[in-house]
Amino acid sequence: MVKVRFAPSPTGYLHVGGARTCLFNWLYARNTGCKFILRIEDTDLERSKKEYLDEILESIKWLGMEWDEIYYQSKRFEIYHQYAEKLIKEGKAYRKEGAVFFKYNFETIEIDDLIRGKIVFKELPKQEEVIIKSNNSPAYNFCCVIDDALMRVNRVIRGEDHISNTPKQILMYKGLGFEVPQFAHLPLILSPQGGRLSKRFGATSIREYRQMGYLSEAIINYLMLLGWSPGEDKEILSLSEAKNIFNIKDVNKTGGVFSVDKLNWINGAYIRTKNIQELAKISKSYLGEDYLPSWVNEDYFHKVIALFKERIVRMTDLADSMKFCFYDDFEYKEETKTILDNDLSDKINILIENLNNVNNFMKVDIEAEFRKTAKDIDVKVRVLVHPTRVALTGSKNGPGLFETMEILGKEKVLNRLRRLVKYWGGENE
RNA sequence: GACCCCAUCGUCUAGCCUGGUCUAGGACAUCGCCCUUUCACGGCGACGGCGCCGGUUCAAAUCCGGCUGGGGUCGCCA
Repeated sequence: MVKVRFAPSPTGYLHVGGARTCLFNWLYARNTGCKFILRIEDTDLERSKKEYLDEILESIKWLGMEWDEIYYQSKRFEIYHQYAEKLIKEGKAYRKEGAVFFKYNFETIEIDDLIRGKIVFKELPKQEEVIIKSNNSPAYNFCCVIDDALMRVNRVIRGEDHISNTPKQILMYKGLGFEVPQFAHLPLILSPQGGRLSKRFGATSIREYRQMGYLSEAIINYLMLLGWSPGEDKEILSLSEAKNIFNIKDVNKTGGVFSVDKLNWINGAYIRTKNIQELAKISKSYLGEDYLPSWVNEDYFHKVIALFKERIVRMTDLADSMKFCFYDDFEYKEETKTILDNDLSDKINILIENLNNVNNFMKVDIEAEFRKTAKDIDVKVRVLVHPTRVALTGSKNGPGLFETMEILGKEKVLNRLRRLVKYWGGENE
């Protein structure tokens, strides 16, 4: 039985690096049919916080991954102490300065990494390693080895930053009489400046990405493309598609720079493939309780979402851009100044009159009347289009004008056009 | 500094293992053009890369060595 694990420490939130390590473990497990366990490395009682733990578990689930077993190291201190005693009795460890040290002899260590092939350490900087700290809590490398052995984790898939821990751990496996697992060290995710992700760039928690309007499918899709490629020039693929073709041997050795641009593109792509019901549902969680006026019904809301589906990158873009669909009191944006400077009251008044005569206020009829009006007063359609859009939306750009008009309805359209005429008349603002 | 990892367009990558089919393919970004009432979507196109030196070979992005460059680790943190 093969087992893999993801072992986060609840001393911080789950960020993209951790999420990617979790993802590759999950993909490996679901591809090979082995067990995927979650082990919470909370031996640092001081720094471990429930708040972080909650976020980690919530984010993993939100991203669409599920685990088969979960363990907490803080509940296993007794086990680690027993093994420390055993090593002391065998003369492989000793007490010093209130702590317990594991000692080892110089030895060339060879790792046969699933991703990198052979890694050879000819020497190690130290000849001993703390396994029980003087405050009596067990140390990382020790717990890690004991747990992986006891939990029968025989494929250790983790970040490249752990390569230098590996020889020490191998020595411990041997000292403890355990079988050494196979290792796979994943490349790191780098910031655009090179080097690690920082608080300033990218070391953002998954929860924050969610709050920024990213869809879980998009984050997962982006992360799997960082260091792995499904081949056949495929870019957009789901977790379940990926799990069918994932192979740890295809993972790259090179660190990858995290690109917000590409994440944005993928996010937009997923938004475009969502159906309206789904999108409407998701969007509500970004809007806040009091965003929608009470008169808005499902049908209207869905129509509005459909209007913006093609043009948003993140879910958070929605609130601002669709505001004019729910409220009348918007202001004309600064960007519309050049359009507003051109007083077309006479022409717009004719348009108002003509539109008022449209009985069936549907896109096709509106457009026909609109074009006819332009022709009658001998102007290009765009001459009327731009100010009309400003009148209806307050912006220079937005969704198709005629569908927007249909959705807003005759009354709102006419009122807003009249408001613009008043503005030109100097009665407003 | 010591130990270790890595090296294809600005970025993510395909190709490398099993040298020739690679005048190196795709995607993001950028820039054009088209579609069009604007924006977006979509379509088309452009720009742009095998870090360097040497070796092996009839032939090297692909194999070997060195150099350079980038990264990681060196906590009684995990």
